Amino acid sequence: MSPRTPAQFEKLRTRRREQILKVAAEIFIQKGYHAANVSDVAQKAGVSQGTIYHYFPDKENLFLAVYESWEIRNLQSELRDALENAATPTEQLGLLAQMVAKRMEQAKDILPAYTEFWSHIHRNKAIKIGFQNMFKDMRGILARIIRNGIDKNEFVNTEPMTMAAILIAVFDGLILQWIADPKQVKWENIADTLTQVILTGLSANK
Amino acid sequence: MSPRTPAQFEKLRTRRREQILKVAAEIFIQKGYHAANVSDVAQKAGVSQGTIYHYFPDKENLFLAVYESWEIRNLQSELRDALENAATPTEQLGLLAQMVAKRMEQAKDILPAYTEFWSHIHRNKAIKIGFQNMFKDMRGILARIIRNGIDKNEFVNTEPMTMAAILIAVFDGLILQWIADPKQVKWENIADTLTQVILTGLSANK
Amino acid sequence: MSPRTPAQFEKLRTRRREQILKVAAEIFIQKGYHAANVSDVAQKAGVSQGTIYHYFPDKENLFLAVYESWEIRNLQSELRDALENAATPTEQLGLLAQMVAKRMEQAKDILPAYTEFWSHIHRNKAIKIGFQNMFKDMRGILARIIRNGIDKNEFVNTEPMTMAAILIAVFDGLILQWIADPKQVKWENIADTLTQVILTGLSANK
Amino acid sequence: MSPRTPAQFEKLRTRRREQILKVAAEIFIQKGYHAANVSDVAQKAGVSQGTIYHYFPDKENLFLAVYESWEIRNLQSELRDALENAATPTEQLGLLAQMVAKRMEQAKDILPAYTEFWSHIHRNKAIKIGFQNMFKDMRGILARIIRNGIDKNEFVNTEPMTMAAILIAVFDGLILQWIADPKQVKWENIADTLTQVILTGLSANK
DNA sequence: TATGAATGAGTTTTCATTCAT
DNA sequence: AATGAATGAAAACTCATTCAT
Repeated sequence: MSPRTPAQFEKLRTRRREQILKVAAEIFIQKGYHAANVSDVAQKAGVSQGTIYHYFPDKENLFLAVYESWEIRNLQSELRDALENAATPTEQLGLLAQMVAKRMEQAKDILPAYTEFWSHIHRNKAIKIGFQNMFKDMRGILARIIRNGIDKNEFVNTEPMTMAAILIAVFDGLILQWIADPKQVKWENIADTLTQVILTGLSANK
Repeated sequence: MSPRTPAQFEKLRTRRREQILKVAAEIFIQKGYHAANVSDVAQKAGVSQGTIYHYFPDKENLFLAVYESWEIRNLQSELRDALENAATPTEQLGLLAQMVAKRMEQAKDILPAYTEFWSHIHRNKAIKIGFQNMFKDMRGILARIIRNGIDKNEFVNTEPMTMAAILIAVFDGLILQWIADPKQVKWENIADTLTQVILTGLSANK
Repeated sequence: MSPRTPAQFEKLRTRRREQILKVAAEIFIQKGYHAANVSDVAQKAGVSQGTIYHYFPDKENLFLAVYESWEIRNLQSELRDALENAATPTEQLGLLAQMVAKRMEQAKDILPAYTEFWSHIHRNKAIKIGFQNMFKDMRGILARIIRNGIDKNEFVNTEPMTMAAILIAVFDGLILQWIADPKQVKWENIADTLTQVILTGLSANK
Repeated sequence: MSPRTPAQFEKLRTRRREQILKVAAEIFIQKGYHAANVSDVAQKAGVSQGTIYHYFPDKENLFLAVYESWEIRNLQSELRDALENAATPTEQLGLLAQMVAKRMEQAKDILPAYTEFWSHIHRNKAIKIGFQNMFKDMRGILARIIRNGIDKNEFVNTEPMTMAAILIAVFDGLILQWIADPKQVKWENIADTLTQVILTGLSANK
């Protein structure tokens, strides 16, 4: 009865939504939530402002959608892979450090988004929960490796959760230093140094 | 008409300025730069909006002044103290970890400010430079300890700067996790675990 | 391709039109002209927005069509009936009061529409004329009864038109009080009191 | 300390507020709530839009303020006066009819406001309550006169509240007819006819 | 110097209407 | 005829900043 089938409409909607979302991500990350205008997004996406509101109820939800699409691209899947592609906990941690560092090197364009989203932790419940879950998941994954290593006598006896938190912190903290001054953070050195120190310690007297 | 001496005036101005700054800090950190209104600050500081503009040229400079006053309270001085109050590089690092962790415990009220300032790194040159210098200073201080430790054969041979960056990163990253979910970060465990691992390594086979 | 005859098409159109009109009436009365959205009407009527515009040139004409369908259901026909079903002017007025009061009791769901349409008297010519004609007709009908009563010496000599206007006013005014506070207007008492007072007067000294 | 004293500011505020309110009343009544724009009000009042929002939190509250200032000018005080300036209930009612009719004649410019405010009864709680209270008060005042008349044997025994409601309704209903077609309502005839009929009844057979 | 009224540019949001399919 | 995506003009509201007093 309709000349465009519902499926056609659906496809149209999906395409447009993604088009808007992509542009919105760029602008939000470049300018920050408040300085970014819906009209900027509309213009750069080549649609009218009304169209934006056809796809997203308001600016905040557009931002949230950007956050969600960004969140998906995060590291958890990679962490899980590392678990499976290495035999011993020691190797697992080493591989992990390498992977994450390499990932950072590649993903330079999305790193600036971190500070933007971080700054919404206080103000946006969904984002807060997103970060809480992400951290929780990642700590869980790492803590399991560490506990496993302790059980197998590969690692000394530390609090696995605290240790996991520290490992995650290293990368987030480095992202911050990289954002402040990209030249000063050499991801290619990080993995090695980190592996060396974490696994064998700084101490030379063994 | 007024019996006030110029010096008294000056003192009055200073006091008022600090009064405004204190309130501005609270509001900026609580609401974020954009959501914070000059009128809010004025009201909470008990002055008129116009008065704010007698003390600060505009909102951005008010924010910058808040940033600067916040920056001062940061860790560098403490780091320097640690250098002097410990004999060996090993002890220095251990003391450092303890001090910083204890400091975090106390400074819970200013931690939320981190994300706000971080998010301005991209957008504000002064803040970017502030962070760059702070990171540079801290890396320098830590790198010197590490290099010293290597020279004294207390530490294995690592890239001091990279190692320094990692150490700093740990704390910034933990601040982030703490902000996302304070209950999940136990500062009191951090120092021990960190000292243990950094100094002796995770590896049990020594 | 379609086996539908023109007549069937016509019936379909009529049905759809009425369907839209019914829903539009509900929404316009519930929300008022401006707060009611064409998209609301479309959604609730189960058609697309575009379809509304196949049946009505624009929102104003849709509203007008609602007004017209509402106007038709009004009292004039009943008034005419009352004229025929009572013998004397006195009885006619009495019957009238009873009928109208009973009608109000039943028509509670359309009473809220009154204020909405009233408020368009200033702004919409068609509605203004509609009300003018309705009032004129009703005053005419009542004035004829009254004049008849005066001629037959059943009534004292009053200005029939003014008296007619007053009688009509009573009901409109009561509708308003009912809308403001339904519990405070007891339609079942109205007819009696009205008949008693209008016909015999409040004065006890006769 | 301030060159303008608080009292001066207060006077300024009051004056401006009234200036805005007056213009807003005109525009709201002329165009209706929705069709009236805040920018129209600002322009006609010779201030900026921002100034409007300096004095009223939003459009709705501006409208409400208009309603309240309009409500004050209503009839209750006059009704009370009538109570005191007439000796017997019969005279009281007669005087009342005269006063109200005369008032209508004078207040032609505010009558169009009625339909606008009426139409907000459903949508605005404050206005609903305003009307409820106004009707309640007026019914109370009239019912007391009527009850008094019954007690003194001046009036026949009717339900005072119902009778009061009817009397009030007459005027509201006539306002409506007047709004629809001013030429058709002759306020100068109303009082006489009303007094005659209400007090002595239409019936000629006494 | 302090005040707070006033500004007006800038932003988000809404929605009747159009139109390609 | 029917669909619903797209439009864009219009509207409410905000707020940093100015300035007369």
